[in-house]
Amino acid sequence: MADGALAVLMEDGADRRRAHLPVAPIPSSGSLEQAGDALARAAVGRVPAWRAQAGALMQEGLTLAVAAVVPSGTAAPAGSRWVPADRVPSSQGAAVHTALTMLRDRLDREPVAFRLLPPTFTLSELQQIYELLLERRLHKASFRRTLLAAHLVEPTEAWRSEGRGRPAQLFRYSPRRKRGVQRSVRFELLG
Amino acid sequence: MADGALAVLMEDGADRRRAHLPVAPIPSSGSLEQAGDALARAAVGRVPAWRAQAGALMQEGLTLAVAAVVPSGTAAPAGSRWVPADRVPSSQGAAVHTALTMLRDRLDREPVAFRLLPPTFTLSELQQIYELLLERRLHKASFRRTLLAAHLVEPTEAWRSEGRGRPAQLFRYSPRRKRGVQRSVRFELLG
DNA sequence: TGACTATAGTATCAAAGTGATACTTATTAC
DNA sequence: GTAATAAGTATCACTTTGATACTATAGTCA
Repeated sequence: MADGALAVLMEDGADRRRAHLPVAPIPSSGSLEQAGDALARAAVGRVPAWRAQAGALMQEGLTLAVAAVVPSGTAAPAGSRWVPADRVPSSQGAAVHTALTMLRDRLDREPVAFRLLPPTFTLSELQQIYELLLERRLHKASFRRTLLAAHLVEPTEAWRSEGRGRPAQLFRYSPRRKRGVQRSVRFELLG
Repeated sequence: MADGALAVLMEDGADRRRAHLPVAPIPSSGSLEQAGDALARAAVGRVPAWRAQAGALMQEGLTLAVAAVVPSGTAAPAGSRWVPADRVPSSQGAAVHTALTMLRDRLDREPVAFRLLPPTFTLSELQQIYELLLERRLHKASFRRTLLAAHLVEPTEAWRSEGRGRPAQLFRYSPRRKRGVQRSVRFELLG
């Protein structure tokens, strides 16, 4: 769902306006989580980095909506295309909007962004993921302070030189200790 | 769901340990919102002040969980009882916990608390609702400052004398203007 | 080589937000 | 009257936040 921009996987319909989100029948038994993963695996060939129930609605019978996120570069199988999130047909726009809202609400409590990155990463890479998912720019110094203060990441000894500019230090995800007050991580405004 | 303490409506089962949350069949047509309201009306005799889909799970077939909130004092019909939220049988505890978590997450974005009160109310009453739903004490001066700064409430000319102590000014809900940055309303710690 | 550019990371500061404490005001109970 | 109780306000220290500007280390190109 990321490649410099958010994209949504849609299956081709009769014409371009009738593309639809991937669907699968609701299983008569077994867990819905497994069914959601199975649908995602069929659609993009891998278990999603993050998945959540996004709601239920009556639309051609009872339909459960499941939101799933995979890293950029994941290939779309035949019959499917990645569609920029702002160009999803309006008929499916509400579902996508709901999914994105839910994703953003949980971004500061669940390790969504970290699962879209390799085990070690630079803080600039992490910030780009957050900016992509939240669709707004973040403040560099504030972003770093907040993540370190929350003990969400810890530095490694490694640095990576990525073309021009000063090399960046690599960090790893280090889940927050559960002790103490769980202050929510809130990123404000600007870049 | 409020009377000095949170309570959950449960229908009597074979014995006290088998009490269960109210259920209704999923309608084959029509909207799920209407079905949720119909279930609530059958269970407590009124449209809930707030309602949200809380998820779907496989449990005796496909089950949709719906969370609904009604003011304190709402009578429980025959065959049902209000059970303190911390004494719900563990078999249903997860569902209640999910519903409460969802409620708390949305408390600062949707006018839940205001619908549990009459059109005009004192800030102390409002604070009590918040404290009940969040299950923690809030700081008085901070609570007032935050609500007024967010333009969520506005004072009326009326005051109410409620037994002992200084009369309290009555406020009304005045939805926030959509202009400007939507700072989330966050209440911290202590009373 | 040296100037320029690009990116990572740091330092400093002003402004805003938050919570503790203590105070004032207005009412009922005695 | 005095005490008690609750609403509402004032003040202050501390923390959080975002802007600005700075330093550090690399590549690029003349």
